[in-house]
Amino acid sequence: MATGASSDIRSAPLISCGAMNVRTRFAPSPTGLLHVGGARTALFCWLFARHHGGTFVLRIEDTDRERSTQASIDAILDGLRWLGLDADEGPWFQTDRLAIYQEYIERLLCTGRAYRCWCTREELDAMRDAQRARGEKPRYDGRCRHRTAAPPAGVEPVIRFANPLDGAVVFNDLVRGTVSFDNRELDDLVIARADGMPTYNFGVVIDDLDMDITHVIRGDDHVMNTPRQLNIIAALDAAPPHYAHVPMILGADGQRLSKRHGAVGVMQFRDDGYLPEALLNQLVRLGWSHGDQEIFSREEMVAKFDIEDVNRAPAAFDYDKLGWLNQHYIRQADSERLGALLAEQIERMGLGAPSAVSPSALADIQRDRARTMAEMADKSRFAFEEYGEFDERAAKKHLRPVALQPLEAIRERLGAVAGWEPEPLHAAVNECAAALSVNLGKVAQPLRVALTGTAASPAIELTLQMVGREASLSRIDRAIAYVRNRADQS
RNA sequence: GUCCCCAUCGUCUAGCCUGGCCUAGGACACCACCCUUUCAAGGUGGCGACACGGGUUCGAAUCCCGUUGGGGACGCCA
Repeated sequence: MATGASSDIRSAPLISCGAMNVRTRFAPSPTGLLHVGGARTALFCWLFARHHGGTFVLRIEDTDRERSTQASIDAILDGLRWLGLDADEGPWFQTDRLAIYQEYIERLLCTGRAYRCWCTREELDAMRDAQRARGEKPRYDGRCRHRTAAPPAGVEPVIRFANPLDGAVVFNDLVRGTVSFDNRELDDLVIARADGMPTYNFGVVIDDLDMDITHVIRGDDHVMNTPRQLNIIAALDAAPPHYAHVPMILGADGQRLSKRHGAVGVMQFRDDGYLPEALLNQLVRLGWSHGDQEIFSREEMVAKFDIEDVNRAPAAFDYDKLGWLNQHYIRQADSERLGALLAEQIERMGLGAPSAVSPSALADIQRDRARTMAEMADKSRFAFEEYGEFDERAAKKHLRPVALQPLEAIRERLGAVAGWEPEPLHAAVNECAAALSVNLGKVAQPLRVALTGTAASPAIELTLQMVGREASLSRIDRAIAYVRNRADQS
């Protein structure tokens, strides 16, 4: 009604994406797991491309041979696959494109927009220390720009970009608005290492240009790289893509996300029993919103996402909300799927023994009671194995002498029940309570403690079903013995 | 240290651009009650924020300045 009536007609968009073939890219460096920050960046890129009917490209920035690993590449690919963030192109690997970078480096060298630098590590360190000591921002002073002396023998030079000395770089960031940097704040960055490998700032520029990327959507930590990249693009006489810098994701404590915050890798969430759609929903709401809507299906995200609705402030990752979302999706997940997921968790917990009901039946019984699949498995332990000691408080409250009669009565009825199914089991418990003229709780609670060792479990007839006939009867016997024993001692 | 950015309930956010509809709305969490054979789920209600200080204006969460707080960037990492 009120919301439906509001006009959806926007004023002219910043960029006319309608006519343009939108191309976004996610360009992680394979030096670790796909963490939530990277996953959200990937999600935004994917969403933007899908929303505009464009193309989502995946590019692996593996030019740092020291730190790049195949294991990381696999981890990133696994994470993206799990989240369903499928790429339309790629993955491309920068190390497969070395010749391309080389070509552009030669070009910049020829046009005098790049130069060789023989400064040693020690020399650079000394320079930066001196600058810091003077209260200046450490930056390369361009001493090799016009070096006339012969280069030292045996030293392989790096290539530096000759950044403009004055003026400013101004660009319109799709989430931050107009951003301006004074060229004096920048310096002559290294674009090719001594071994010829391009550095990040050069590789991205060439690839984004070469791959016709129209919208560069990346983390906030790259804003300062943008003017440098824009200068290189200008030196190449090329047209720059649009930029959108999205805020970072902070840990629950408001601090930068790090290993201390637990689940660093996206796959850890799967192992912990989260559903990918829950993580996706959580991620999309960090820094982005659409009115008061909290739940977004993949299709809704695609339909409603736009980069101009993204925030500028960093957001903290909240596990409580993730848990709520996860439970929401668990509650509406397909039984078969949930059963398979539950079976994985059961396996993981070493609860291999077969149970009286199938994993999917178990999931249907427990779906309202768990925020994660791991929790669901844990809460279902009693269906797989005999519990140890009775929960102290539960036993004290429900396995008192007065429970003896109800337990014996229900033991007898259950022993005679035909068909160990919810209906007859429910009837048996009800009839038992009626015969004894007591509240249902007087029978159900002692029975529950007898079956599970605790005072909390699914509806009593379902609990009986989960435990199975044989185990149920023996556990009731155990509880009866416990109550008798306790009565004798007092 | 230098440069840049950010600032609404504990958390995610709506509102801010185009001041008045805001005694600031929603969600998570928390508390209470209802429902109930337990635990959940569900329902109802409650607690709870415009960081601070100055302006501008008839009127500011919304515009401007400053302060404070937080974050980011300063590599032959990405």
